Amino acid sequence: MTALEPRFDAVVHAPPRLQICGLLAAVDTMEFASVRDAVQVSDSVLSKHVKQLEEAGYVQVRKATIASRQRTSLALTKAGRAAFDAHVAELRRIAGV
Amino acid sequence: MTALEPRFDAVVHAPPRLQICGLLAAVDTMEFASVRDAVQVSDSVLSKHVKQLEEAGYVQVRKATIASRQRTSLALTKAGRAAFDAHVAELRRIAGV
DNA sequence: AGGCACTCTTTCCGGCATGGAAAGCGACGG
DNA sequence: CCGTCGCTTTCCATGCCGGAAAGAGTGCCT
Repeated sequence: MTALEPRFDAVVHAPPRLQICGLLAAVDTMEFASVRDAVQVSDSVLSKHVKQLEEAGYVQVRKATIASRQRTSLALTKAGRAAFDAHVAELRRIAGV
Repeated sequence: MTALEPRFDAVVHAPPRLQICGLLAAVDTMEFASVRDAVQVSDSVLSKHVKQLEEAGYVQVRKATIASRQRTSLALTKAGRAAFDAHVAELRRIAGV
């Protein structure tokens, strides 16, 4: 295993985004609506946070028109997973766990 | 053991305060200056964050004039430790760890 | 074609948190 | 009485945040 360097990441740390990353870290892919419901935020708020994660290169947004419905699915990128893992490692360090 | 209820706490979550709580959780008591150096913030910023933690009832501030020097020592209160632990539990839940 | 619904996006806006700089302040020591 | 130490408080500029509402792309229905 590669040694993971604990590193605080403000983009990941904000509550809504931490949740989003946590969800995505567990499932490979998740749909916009599911994330919105899980995190319990409005469409606009989720959209804005996802955008930030996307711009940071942490989340990949895929839009597809499946079964005549627009579907936006989200997934952590490699960088996103790395950032999340590193951030969690840092939280662990801070928590002294 | 009492089941610890994971609970997100915004007061604890802010980066500087999370660090402060993490430090205090490990040592019972720590001096202002030491915390300031560990967290790497200015006096004023630390003072402001400590004040917030104090007002939340999470940190106890003791001032003493020892050896002709003013010493301010900080310590987590019971409530502070509970809040910190609960918050960490929540972070763990979010992180899926 | 036109209208409507669905699914996000973007804009607008007010409010709160944050940090740096600097002034304040109480307790000593000289 | 002045200067210093050790925080505290004030002032200020900036940025993030969420809610509401308007926008926009796509497909369905009549």
